[in-house]
Amino acid sequence: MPDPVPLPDEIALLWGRRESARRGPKAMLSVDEIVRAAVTVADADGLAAVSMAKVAAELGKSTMALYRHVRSKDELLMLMGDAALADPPDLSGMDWRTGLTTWALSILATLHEHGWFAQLPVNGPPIGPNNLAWFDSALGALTDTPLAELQKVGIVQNLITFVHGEMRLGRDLQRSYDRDPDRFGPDYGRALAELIDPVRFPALSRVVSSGAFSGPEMIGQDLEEDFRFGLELYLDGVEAFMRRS
Amino acid sequence: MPDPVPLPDEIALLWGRRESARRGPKAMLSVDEIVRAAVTVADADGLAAVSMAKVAAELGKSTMALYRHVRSKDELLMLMGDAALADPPDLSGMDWRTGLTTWALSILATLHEHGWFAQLPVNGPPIGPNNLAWFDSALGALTDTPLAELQKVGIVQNLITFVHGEMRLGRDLQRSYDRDPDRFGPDYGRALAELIDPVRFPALSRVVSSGAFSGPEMIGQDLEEDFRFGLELYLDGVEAFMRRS
DNA sequence: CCTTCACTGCGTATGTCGTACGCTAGTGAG
DNA sequence: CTCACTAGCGTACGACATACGCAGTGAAGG
Repeated sequence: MPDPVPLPDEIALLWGRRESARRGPKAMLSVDEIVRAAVTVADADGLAAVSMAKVAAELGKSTMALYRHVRSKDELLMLMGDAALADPPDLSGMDWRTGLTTWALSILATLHEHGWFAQLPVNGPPIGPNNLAWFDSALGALTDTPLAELQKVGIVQNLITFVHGEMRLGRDLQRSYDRDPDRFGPDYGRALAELIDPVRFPALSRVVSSGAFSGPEMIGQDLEEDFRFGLELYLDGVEAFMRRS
Repeated sequence: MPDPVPLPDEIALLWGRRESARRGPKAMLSVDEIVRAAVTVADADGLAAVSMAKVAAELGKSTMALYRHVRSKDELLMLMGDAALADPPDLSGMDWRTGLTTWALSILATLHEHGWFAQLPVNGPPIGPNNLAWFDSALGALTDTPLAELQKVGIVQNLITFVHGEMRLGRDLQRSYDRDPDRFGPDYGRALAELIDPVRFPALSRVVSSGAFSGPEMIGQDLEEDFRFGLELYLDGVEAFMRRS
């Protein structure tokens, strides 16, 4: 029998394998409960509202009690990042393209319920069980293609990159729109139009005067449509690449 | 003569058009200086180290002096976001594909010098002069193509989405690698390999056992190469779309 | 059974943060 | 000259993360 897994303890925590205590009083708190409470707070009031005090209050415990189960707030945020990802969709039976499309839209939908996800600090490669499950799911969609394993990884990783960009821009824009729709109103657009000097910004000016920017059409469903458009373009590229191979 | 631009004052600030005072002592501080100092602090010690106190200390002034020029820290962060973007590259004379590739790599290079950019909160559509200059630059690369203006916007916006994803994942990974290379070392990989159950993660397991994940090859130049690969795929898709039109 | 002591939960304290408020002193319009 | 207005700043407050140490609990070892 080999050594019993010298897991870096951060990973052990992520996978629920931190050794539990053998002595002392029964724990009234668990890491799972804490993470769930933190997610609840974040869903309700945003990531900025997640403080150790608020999370503890949500559980009816004192602030410092959390530190027995979680080494720091950063660690809690890391756990939240994995917990936000529910199970990936079942892609079996789909061709690779339908599979990846379904996958991308699913992860966006999942993260739409946890709008704070995009604001989590990235402190290392995603390594939690749910994260890996999603990664596996996307790779699985490419199983029956003639690509080399390394190429599959590259293609999926770029897809993830694209999705993260969408989260950062699209979702955050959506949130700021909900908070203050005036920023997207006609007053704003008109004020902006005066700033866009046709000499300094020729191409942009052409777009604006063509009427493409007159209203809040960069928001809401148009945003998802835009994402689908980009996704299609990317997958067209992947398809061409596969034919070339 | 029409009304003299009722600019939302946040935008006025961004464009350096906040009306200056007519009475009172000469200002010893300017918005520009403050933003420059904040960027200096962020470049040196990261975005988390940017506090009003530190920025003021950098300028040899007291904390509260900053608030005469900047309404809040959020406003300062917004200004930093625009200031981080230097001038876009000159793409004239390039075909659209070379132009967009140059553009994407340039913006990544620019933001590499300001690694904190990806962590700035997104509070609205990018609207600062430098931001618009980059947007205009990318649109300009598509001038001589047969696309409709709205399609150009969509293509550029998706490219921006992709670049933002790269910033979030790639650059932050790079940073965390620099801080703690052990997290990418062989110990880590071996520990991870034990967690990847072939039944639960079939596709991922296949990749790992094919040796694609043995080392820190997702980092550094391989990361940029990966980005280029994804960019090529996307642009292939754009090219096909243009032929179809 | 009793002792031991690792462990949980929590109260207190420290240092940092953003920023509201009001003061002082300098300035230019009247 | 006057004085409304302004820049910079000192103080204060509430929120935050978290180090530290204490008190009580209950399984392990005798």
